[in-house]
Amino acid sequence: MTSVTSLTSAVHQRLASALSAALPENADADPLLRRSDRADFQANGILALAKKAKANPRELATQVVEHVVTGDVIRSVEVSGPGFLNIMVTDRAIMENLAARAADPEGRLGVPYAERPGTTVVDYAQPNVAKEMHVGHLRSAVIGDSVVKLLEFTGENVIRRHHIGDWGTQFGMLIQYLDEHPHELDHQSAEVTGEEAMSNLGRLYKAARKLFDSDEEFKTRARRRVVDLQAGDPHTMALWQKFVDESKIYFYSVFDKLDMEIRDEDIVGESGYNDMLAETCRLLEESGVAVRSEGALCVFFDDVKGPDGKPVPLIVQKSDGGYGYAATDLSAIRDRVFNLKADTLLYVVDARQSLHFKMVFETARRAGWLNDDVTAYQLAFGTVLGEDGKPFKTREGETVRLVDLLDEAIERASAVVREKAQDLSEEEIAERGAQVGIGAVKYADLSTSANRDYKFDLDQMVSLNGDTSVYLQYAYARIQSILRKAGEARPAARPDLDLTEAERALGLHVDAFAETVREAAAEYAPHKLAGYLYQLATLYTSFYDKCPVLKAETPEQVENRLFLCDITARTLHQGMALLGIRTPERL
RNA sequence: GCCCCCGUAGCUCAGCGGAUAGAGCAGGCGCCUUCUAAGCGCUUGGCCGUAGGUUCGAGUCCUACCGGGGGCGCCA
Repeated sequence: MTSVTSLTSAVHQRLASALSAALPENADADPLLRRSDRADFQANGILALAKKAKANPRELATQVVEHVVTGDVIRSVEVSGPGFLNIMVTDRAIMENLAARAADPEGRLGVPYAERPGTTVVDYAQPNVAKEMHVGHLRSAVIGDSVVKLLEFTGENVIRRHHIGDWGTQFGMLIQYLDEHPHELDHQSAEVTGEEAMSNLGRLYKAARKLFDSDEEFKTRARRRVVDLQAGDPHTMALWQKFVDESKIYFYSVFDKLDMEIRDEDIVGESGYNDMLAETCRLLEESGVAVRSEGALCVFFDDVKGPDGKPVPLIVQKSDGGYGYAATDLSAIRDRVFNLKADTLLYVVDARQSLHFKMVFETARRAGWLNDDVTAYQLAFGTVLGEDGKPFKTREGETVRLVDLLDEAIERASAVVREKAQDLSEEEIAERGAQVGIGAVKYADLSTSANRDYKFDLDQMVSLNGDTSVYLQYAYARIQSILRKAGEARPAARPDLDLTEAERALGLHVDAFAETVREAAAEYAPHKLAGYLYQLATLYTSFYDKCPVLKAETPEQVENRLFLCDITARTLHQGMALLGIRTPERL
């Protein structure tokens, strides 16, 4: 364990001791320590405590102040207002803390691992086979990727699952069509781009759909195919596999554009649970969790009713004997709990599926697959809206292709990079343009809370000023520029120096990185990290403006400020990495 | 009808029961012989949807209502 005790913890500890010394009967009281704009920290806990102990808050606060150990960490503590404590820490404590973070041999800035890490399965980035990816897929992918990284960084054992839509009745239609037109997915050359793969699939899908809707005999043959597929008929499976493989070429190209790692072994689609469906239904029916109703196998809930007031069930098995997606999701839970030994199941899924997951989770609880120790949670995200506040569509009313959106963002960012860059090659412009453009798209998504609807405004996110990813990338690039120009001078913490206001504010904020990461991971809330990083960049930019680094007054101050630059850069880099966003060395 | 989410500056959004509610964009005024102006400083702009309640203290918790979005038997 190489974690560094944060300044907050150090101050908290000293205040808690003082509190218990002043009020022994409330020894475990929380001082409620917060950052403050009136001091480095403020403690709010005394007010509630005074009420409880029937004491005068200000008098109690004064007593607590007398017991606070000052000097090493706390520089001063004073009573303020009705009974708050305002606390200032020493410049030395700030710099020593940062020095310890910089010296972390694991390079993780002294961020502690979770005390009791568990195993979390994160279900995210779930595209559908033979279908184009659109903006809805973007949110699940971007949010899920960041949550995975956050959890892994805290030491959680994370198992990624991409629950792709690779099963269901529409495959009967596709497979039958391919069987009758066997060369539709043939490749012109060995190397096929994702774009070509999707184009092939799209063309085939449309043709198959047209035939399905117009030709009754084809429709019948297609339905028979579904039966063959579920029965595992080898020829049918081989054709099905062609669709999956072709789609994967496309998926990988999109995720590559998103600068996101997707591993083959993490792709376990709906088909992966096919063998478990019958067993899942049997277990539910035998335990009485599910009952037959109108021919279907159903689970009922007291608080789920339809418009007519009648209870609406979760249908596990349809009246025709087929399995719906509830059966698949319930089987996936069994797999993740009993085979993967997960204790937390996280679903990064559209909020519109909340009722479905609520019912699925409740069913799993009744079946005993989930309980107080093994829990499931839907990280629900809102709908992507256009500038008009309606679901994001093109002017013609069609859903927007994800790749088009990403290309547009990259193109606009590249234009700015080219305009600003003095001596970059075309290759470098393309690379930076992608890093800036994709970063902008991701940051826009990750900087607001996931659960609300999300207004997609490319102009705003690629405007490249204000609260966007570029602001953070720019701050990072400026730091790197200084470090490159430092020459002989090396970054070195100088705890004996007095700090300016800008230096103190920056230092205190860098210290808060660990706590922010813990919170963002625990709450599956990347936007808290994004907010922290924006603030960090703001504080750095302010420092940059007020404090000359290379032209500081003394060599010691140059070293100290270089050190502040360096630790800020490392924090920015690490934080951005947890959001899945690159930090170019130059911009 | 029932359930879920949202309602904070003109717009897009933060805001863990704590002091004077914050950012960005947009608007106004300034700042590049000095480490990257994709930047910085100052400034205009708020009955935190409404009404009650809990609390020493409510944008935050509870209840009701209003407005917007979503969901609600065999699609996923």
